[in-house]
Amino acid sequence: MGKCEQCIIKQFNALKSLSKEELVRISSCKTSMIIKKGDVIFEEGDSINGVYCVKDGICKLSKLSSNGKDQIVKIVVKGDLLGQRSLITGETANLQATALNDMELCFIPKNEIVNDLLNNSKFSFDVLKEMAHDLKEADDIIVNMAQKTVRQRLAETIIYIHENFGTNPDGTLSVLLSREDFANIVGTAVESAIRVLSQFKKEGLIVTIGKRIKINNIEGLKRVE
Amino acid sequence: MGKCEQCIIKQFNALKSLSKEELVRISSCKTSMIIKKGDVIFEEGDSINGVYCVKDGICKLSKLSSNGKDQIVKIVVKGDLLGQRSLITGETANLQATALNDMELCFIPKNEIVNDLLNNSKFSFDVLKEMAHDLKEADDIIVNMAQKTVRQRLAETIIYIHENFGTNPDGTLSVLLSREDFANIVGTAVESAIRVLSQFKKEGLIVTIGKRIKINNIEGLKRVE
DNA sequence: AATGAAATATGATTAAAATCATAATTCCAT
DNA sequence: ATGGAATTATGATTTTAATCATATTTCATT
Repeated sequence: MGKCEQCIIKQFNALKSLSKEELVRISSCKTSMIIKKGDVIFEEGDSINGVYCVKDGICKLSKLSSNGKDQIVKIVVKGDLLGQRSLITGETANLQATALNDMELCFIPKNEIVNDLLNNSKFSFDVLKEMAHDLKEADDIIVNMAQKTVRQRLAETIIYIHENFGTNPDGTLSVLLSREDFANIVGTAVESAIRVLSQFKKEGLIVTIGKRIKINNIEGLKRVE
Repeated sequence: MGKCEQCIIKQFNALKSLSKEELVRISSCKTSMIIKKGDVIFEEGDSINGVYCVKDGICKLSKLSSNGKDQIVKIVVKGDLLGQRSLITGETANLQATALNDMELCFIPKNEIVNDLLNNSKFSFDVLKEMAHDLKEADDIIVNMAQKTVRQRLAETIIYIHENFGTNPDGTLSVLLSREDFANIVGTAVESAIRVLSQFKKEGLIVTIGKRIKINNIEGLKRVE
């Protein structure tokens, strides 16, 4: 099993602020796990009792609404932490985490990491920063949901994924989402999402290769009204 | 000028976790201010350079969207802190804060409080908890915005204000909002908000006394489809 | 009390998106 | 390779909410 103190993934999240000793201790109690595409890591209401560090793969954080639709709130990628919010409030999970492709995760039990949060202020300040960043993004999503059209939200989602998660060598978005996932990010019906994507294609803003999407005219996408 | 160490307001926020010494130091550098109803405390893009502690009054946190509408993201009341998020990330304000009635605020400069965040882990953990709570609420709002009707969102907003901020002796909501404010919380047009409120009135779910709203049938409101 | 502006209210029409229906395509397991 | 399920796609219709147009009411100011 890999050692936390040598793991390069930690550079991308708050764990980088832990001391060598703290990392060695965490390393000895962490569990590694492989999650298959489509599997649920935790669901709403679960007691998570720790945090996950994403070593590889991508997952979605979503919440089931009363109308039966699953709203995606965030995409979590390699290097991110998962479950910090519940860890801090001590509540059960507010969201469901589902793997979008095969994943490799490390699970750090609550007991181990809570002490570090209380004793290592650099670490807790880093977690605070990440949480503050998430809160800003969530506020911005609220504004977009409330005030923008499906067309605008979908254009922005494609740009967001492009800018934050990058592309494959052929230029397609590296995060592969189904049309249903797009609908569940944007908060619309699957048919509406598909329709708008078709429209974008007709307008030359994007190109599709199977279900993969490639941005063809990013300036045009940004100007979508 | 009042002293922080004797101020009862701090019991309602993370400042309660500061030591007597820390409070005395903060007390000596804080500024008290009176803000009139409708005045802007800070706007998007401002460098806040500190946090505000709300001693009295209520304000809204909102963001101007490209369509010209002002989306309200949060209502901040007596006892809450204001500006923590920007303080932590060191960014300029993401939201605008506008007083909904006359307010009394204490402003604590960044320099003073940042040290406490880095040195007093109980305090920073408290701030972390508040931020985690805000993030959960924001996630829930995203889901509601995306998946519920204006009617449902407005019903939930009335219930939320009732449960979180209470009522006046006559039973009306203690937080007095204009129909436009309701529209900007729900993310709809003013006319639509007014129409739905009229409908609620016809259905006997609420009663209005001028612009004030009183819940008449909370179970019915909760069941709104 | 009179005046006028702002806020609230309601109706008519239009626009956006959901829903329902049905093809066409892709993809996976056998 | 092939059948069948899942996904993607598109059309027709309905629903929801926005917009435009006017009243009506409320409220602060003179």
